[in-house]
Amino acid sequence: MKTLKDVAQRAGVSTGSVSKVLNGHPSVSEVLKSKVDKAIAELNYRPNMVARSLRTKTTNTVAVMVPTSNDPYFVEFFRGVSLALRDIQCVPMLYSMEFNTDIPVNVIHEVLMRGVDGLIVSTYGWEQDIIDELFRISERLPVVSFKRSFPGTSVHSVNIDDQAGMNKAVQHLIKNGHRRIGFLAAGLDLKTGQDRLNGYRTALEASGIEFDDNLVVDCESFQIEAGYNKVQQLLKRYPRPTAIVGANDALAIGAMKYLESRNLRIPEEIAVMGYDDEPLSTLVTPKLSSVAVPVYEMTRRAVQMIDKALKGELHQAVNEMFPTEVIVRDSTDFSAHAEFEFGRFSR
Amino acid sequence: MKTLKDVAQRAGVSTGSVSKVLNGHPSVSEVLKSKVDKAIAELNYRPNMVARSLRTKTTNTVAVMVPTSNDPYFVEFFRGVSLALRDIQCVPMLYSMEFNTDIPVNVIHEVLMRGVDGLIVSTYGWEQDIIDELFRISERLPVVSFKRSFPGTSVHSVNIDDQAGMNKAVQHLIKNGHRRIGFLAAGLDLKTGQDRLNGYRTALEASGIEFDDNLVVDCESFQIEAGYNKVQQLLKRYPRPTAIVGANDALAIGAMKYLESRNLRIPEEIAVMGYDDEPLSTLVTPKLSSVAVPVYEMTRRAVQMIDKALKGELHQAVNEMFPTEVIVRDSTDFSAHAEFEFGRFSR
DNA sequence: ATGAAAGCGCTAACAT
DNA sequence: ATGTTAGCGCTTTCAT
Repeated sequence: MKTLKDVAQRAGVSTGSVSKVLNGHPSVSEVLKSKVDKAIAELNYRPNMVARSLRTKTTNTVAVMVPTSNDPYFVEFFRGVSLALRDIQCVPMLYSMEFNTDIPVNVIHEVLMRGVDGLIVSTYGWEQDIIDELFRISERLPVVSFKRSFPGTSVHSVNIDDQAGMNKAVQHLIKNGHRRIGFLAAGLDLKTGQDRLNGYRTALEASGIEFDDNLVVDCESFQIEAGYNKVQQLLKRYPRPTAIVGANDALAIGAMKYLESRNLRIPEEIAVMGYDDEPLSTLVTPKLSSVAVPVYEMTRRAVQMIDKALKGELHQAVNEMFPTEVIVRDSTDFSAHAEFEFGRFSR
Repeated sequence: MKTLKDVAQRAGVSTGSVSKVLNGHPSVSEVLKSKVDKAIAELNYRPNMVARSLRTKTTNTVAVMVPTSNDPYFVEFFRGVSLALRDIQCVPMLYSMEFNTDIPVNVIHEVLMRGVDGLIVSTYGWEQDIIDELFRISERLPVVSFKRSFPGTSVHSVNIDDQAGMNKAVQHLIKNGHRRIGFLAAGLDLKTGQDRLNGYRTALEASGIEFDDNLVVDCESFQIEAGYNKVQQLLKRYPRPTAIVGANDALAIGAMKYLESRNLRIPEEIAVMGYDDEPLSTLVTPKLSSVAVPVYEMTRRAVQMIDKALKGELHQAVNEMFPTEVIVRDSTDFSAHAEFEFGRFSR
């Protein structure tokens, strides 16, 4: 591999000059630049980023930590992050925890050792001690938290208003005439889980419908299987609910699959609503109504925050909220779409 | 940030000794080790990987290049790669092309500049000039190609036998009594696309069914929408096919969605079969029969190849084939499953 | 078994 | 405008 020194020799100039040309330093003459460019081309020289990083203490890498990559949700996440990072000449280092609880704290240290410039992280499922570690690290490099904010700390965030989002979802059902609405809750130990439940509750109360404990069941997980199992409790209530809302799409889909197995028609006998609008919501039958979260835009903004922080343009933690949108499909409104809607899968 | 020099000073030893302790060098006395360990703990020292990389010329990073991350297929891919790389103390640098054709060649150079130790790549959709670049780079570091092999080059590969896989899929349909079987082809400019078509053809011929050009339509893309549109041509054939096979799941699902819109019952009036067994195949109604590809195992093997190559244990390119498995579900066999099958989504 | 010292490839003062 | 030089933090001969 050719080095900068080789280039300098071939061009008959000093290494410092080559470096200046490489970095577009203002005071380089045209003639010097052309000599160096020529030598670079002839030698097919490429700078060694590791050596540069050692000097400049910046690596042009950003660590991206997710609890798992086995979630369709992160498909969009990776796409946005990859693209946005490329625009600022950075590359993502992927740290996928796969719910392996001993990993995060090691990773946090590794991130420091590797000298990444920033960190974008989804702390879903993290324990407090790891969060504390995150606060510590955020003093040393920009950290953006995804879908969870830590007010009063130096951790930035891109977030959505889950309570408002779920409120809108339930409003939609109420507008369609439902008054007995079951709720498949999850993540109640988390703000996001609580917010969704609160959104459900406030929507009911705003319409003068009394909140009924019996219509809420804690699924304890966000997985399809939990929705499938727990919806069975809701069906035993009397009068039976005419609509079911899931704290996320997977729970709603699990519920749908159970209703289907019982030959209950959706939405005629019972309507189902999801939350998050994952791509697969258009692929189940009937297509699932849901609440869309602008994941792609959020990732781009997260990268932008890192970039600004690195440029010293951020003097305090910023927490940005993104809007949600209710997407009405067949599972709550039989006449919603006559035509097949192509999902957001690329293939 | 503390450095190795700080540790040496505090422990009252030389930097070389600290380095030896850090790297588990054989000739270190117990007393030296304990002195150094103590200093490390007291200073909360962490080695600087960048500096180490500059010296050792190894970065403990592996570049992972995919054509797009917006594909449910890569969910499993990332999971396997992440986990396996972690086992060998490496971290993936994610290069997601997002079908941006000018990116790959730049990325190939960047990979070199960043000094990554290896490269795992899905060359789906790549032009020959970029492939050539890949061959060149494979002389300098281990490269493993995913689902595409390059015999006679130094590029390793993990691959599946698409022809055999598709052959088995069509055999399954024939065994169920089908003789007029439509094929939604795609990627015919690629070996993988050709192989799948050939598998279809050879299965027919082995059962004495004449291959009929009219029952094959080139979808020109692997996307749901193409399946939805192109299946319409197959339905116009006379006699109408009693089964449809997609070159991948998305095409099959697109076809299903069209059949559904025409109120054709699956599988009674027409059976549908996919290929790749993506997670969503269990979530559509009816559940889609498909051919499973061991993506997870393949990624782990890919990482293992990188590891072995790095250790100098691979003296020539290895190309490993993985087996496929026909997964029978409702879309080809009404009695396949009574119970709901939980998919492979984590939530 | 431990230490001294060179150097990986680059950048950034500082000097000219 | 260009060259000289020190040094980023670490590993690795080579001495001792």
